[in-house]
Amino acid sequence: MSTLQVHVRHRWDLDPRDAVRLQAHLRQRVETRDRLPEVTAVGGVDVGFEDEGRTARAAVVVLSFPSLTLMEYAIARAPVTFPYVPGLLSFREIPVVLEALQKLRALPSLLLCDGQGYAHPRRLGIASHLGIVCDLPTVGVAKTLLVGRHEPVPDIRGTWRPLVDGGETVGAALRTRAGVKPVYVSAGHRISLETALRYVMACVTRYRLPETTRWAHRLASHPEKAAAGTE
DNA sequence: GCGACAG
DNA sequence: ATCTTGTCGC
Repeated sequence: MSTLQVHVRHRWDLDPRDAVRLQAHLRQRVETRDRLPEVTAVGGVDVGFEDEGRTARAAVVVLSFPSLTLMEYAIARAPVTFPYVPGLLSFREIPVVLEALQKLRALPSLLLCDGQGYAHPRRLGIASHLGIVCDLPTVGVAKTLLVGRHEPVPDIRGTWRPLVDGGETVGAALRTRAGVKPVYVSAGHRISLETALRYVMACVTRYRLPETTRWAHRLASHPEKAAAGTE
């Protein structure tokens, strides 16, 4: 079906040193202002591994918004060609994600990614990188911190505190649910932090992670088992 | 030099 | 990320 258009094409088989250089170049294209259509569908992306880490498996889901009903999903597998290096996650995971995205009948209005967006050493986490490559609005939702510090977040659902790095607010620690650790939200591409926070909360029901991430995670780590609860 | 370090 | 059962607490 491929409704996917790759707007920025570049090689992925780089060594860590060149990857860092490319990030410094691509970061200039990150848009932190709102430039998104009416959101009628939200997507979720996640990547899992098999074969002792030799094969990457990407799962992309599309949920209706704001009802959050599963509309469609796609899974893709590809050999792993880049090592896990903090700060260079996108070079390891985006290639397979692109393959999964091409299988969708229709792309979502907004994509929530597993990992950081702007809250990155060079301000180009996987969410931002993917957003630039596909020219799609994206948001970064990470379970743990990569960079930045923040004040304690009140244990009240929906509250957040700015994530500051190098004297700049790069994201937010958001309490999606009382009693659990906060998640780290940052702008990916074509969206502001404030708007990103609104959409993340709109995708959260009774768990710590947004439904998009939960669906994608299940499909990426237990494909057949998760697919069962789809029909 | 030392510690930190998304998934 | 991944290997894995029970267990503590609301």
